[in-house]
Amino acid sequence: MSTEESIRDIRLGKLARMRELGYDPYRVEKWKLTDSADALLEQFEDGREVSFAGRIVSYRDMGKAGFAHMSDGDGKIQGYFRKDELGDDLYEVYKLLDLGDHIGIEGKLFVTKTGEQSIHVSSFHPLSKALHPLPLGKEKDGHVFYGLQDVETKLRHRHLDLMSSKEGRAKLLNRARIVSAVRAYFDGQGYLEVETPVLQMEAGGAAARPFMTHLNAYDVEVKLRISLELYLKRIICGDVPKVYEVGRVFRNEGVSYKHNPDFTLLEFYEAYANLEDMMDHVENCFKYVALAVFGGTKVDLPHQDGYVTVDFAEPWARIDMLDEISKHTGVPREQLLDLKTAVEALGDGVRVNAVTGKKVIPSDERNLGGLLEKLLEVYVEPTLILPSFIVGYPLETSPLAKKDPNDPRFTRRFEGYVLGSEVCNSFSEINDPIDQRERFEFQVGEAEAGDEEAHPMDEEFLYALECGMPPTGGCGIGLDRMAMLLTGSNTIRECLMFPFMRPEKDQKEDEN
RNA sequence: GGGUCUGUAGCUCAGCGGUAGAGCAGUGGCCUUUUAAGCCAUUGGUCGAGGGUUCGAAUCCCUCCGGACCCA
Repeated sequence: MSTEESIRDIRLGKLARMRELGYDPYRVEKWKLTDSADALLEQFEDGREVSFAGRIVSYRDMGKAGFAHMSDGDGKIQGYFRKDELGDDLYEVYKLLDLGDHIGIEGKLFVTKTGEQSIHVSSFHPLSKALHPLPLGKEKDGHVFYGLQDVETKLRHRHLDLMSSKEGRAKLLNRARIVSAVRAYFDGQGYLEVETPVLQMEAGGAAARPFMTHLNAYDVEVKLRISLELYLKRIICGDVPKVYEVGRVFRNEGVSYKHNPDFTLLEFYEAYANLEDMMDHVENCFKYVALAVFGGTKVDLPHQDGYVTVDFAEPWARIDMLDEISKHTGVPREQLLDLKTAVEALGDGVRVNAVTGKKVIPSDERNLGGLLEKLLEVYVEPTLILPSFIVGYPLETSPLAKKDPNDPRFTRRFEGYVLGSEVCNSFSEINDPIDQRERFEFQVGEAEAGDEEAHPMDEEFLYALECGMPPTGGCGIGLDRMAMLLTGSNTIRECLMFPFMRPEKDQKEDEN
């Protein structure tokens, strides 16, 4: 028998004894909470009668008296238990408590001899029994000893991380608050939150490989959505002028420090608005979220070995894509306007960004758009530390964006960057159904040429456009990325309660 | 896919060729204002898996299986 199993047996024995004494933890449904632990300490009033409940995170037994700290998750408060006041039975129950149990207590606020504001417990009841030892570290002056270190354990058993790590907990809760603040921003702007299908016959709106599944009722193959875009624009076509959706999307691609197979996307669309209006929304939304979640527009973000202070009250830089590529590669703007001249100017073989080590092989690219996006990634993105909009994406890689009337090889599209990472993608939406059909046809050609991420044809969407869509601005923000950025996280996993994990070995064997 | 680490008790880690260790947690005892409580005693391990080298392997070598970080 393993140690943990024997501990479980011992604790089951303690549970049985609690029941014999008339204190079954699981029989209680409710406990009055006068206030949170932090609030009780902040508004401390000696002698005040209070009721509180929480998980035992420290426990000291001294024979006929004892101290224990109860945590409500965010804060903790100490209780003082005396045998002569609780009586023999209830004090025996106190002796049967373990670190990790939940209890509810009643008593009076008081200050101990050593000056800690505590609760002098007059009565208590166990509310749950922890049958497993929990990784509750000891703590002294804010320094935690013996916490949970193993990253895999934190991810696979997130409840242990949430209860034991202040930092991990703060990131995950702030992520939830960020999403909530995003909704509040758009609600406040008169947008309507809508929901669109996750199961789709064609997964469009982005360049990605979808997950496939099967719908039994109609015996058809269906796909999980990779974006929210096309359905939201069909709602715009129905004359609902401001809509947004916060939705889970699924991309069957690599898993990395910034990619999870399913993630949370915000998309918002506004009729009679263009991409400059979308820029305003992005700036205002980040500012609103920073204020709501962090209490100020200035946020310190970890960058390289130090921190960069970003003030989201400041407007974002607006930078022309082609100019910026020209600046960082030394290739004149005119030569970047054509695939042939661009490849000639860049030369044969591999081009390496000396600063970052990132590489591009210009002659591998099939079209100008692909080359320009690659050059952007290798040479420009790492330099976009302060919030910036890159404007003017090439036609081939932007199948849903309006052509730039001044140069139809480019589109009215921008992406936003902070700390070198993309945070949003936006454009003035195509509302010309003929143009849109041509773009889809080009994409179908790309798919036939072997591009697995090319956009599929979508007749129902085209029908909606043919019925008339007003000029519309649209934008997507990856909320996991946004949360990573604002919480200073190095990996997307820190911002997801339950990131996708490789199945554990015995789990795989069970399935076979 | 490439590189650098890494897997030892429930947790945090040490041991790096010679009888498997510590602290915490657990268990038993003492203690009615402790707080990383203290004191005494004590339980607990296929050292990730398999193979090899060796008189002898947690330790060295190989192959797997996990994990972390950096790079594509």
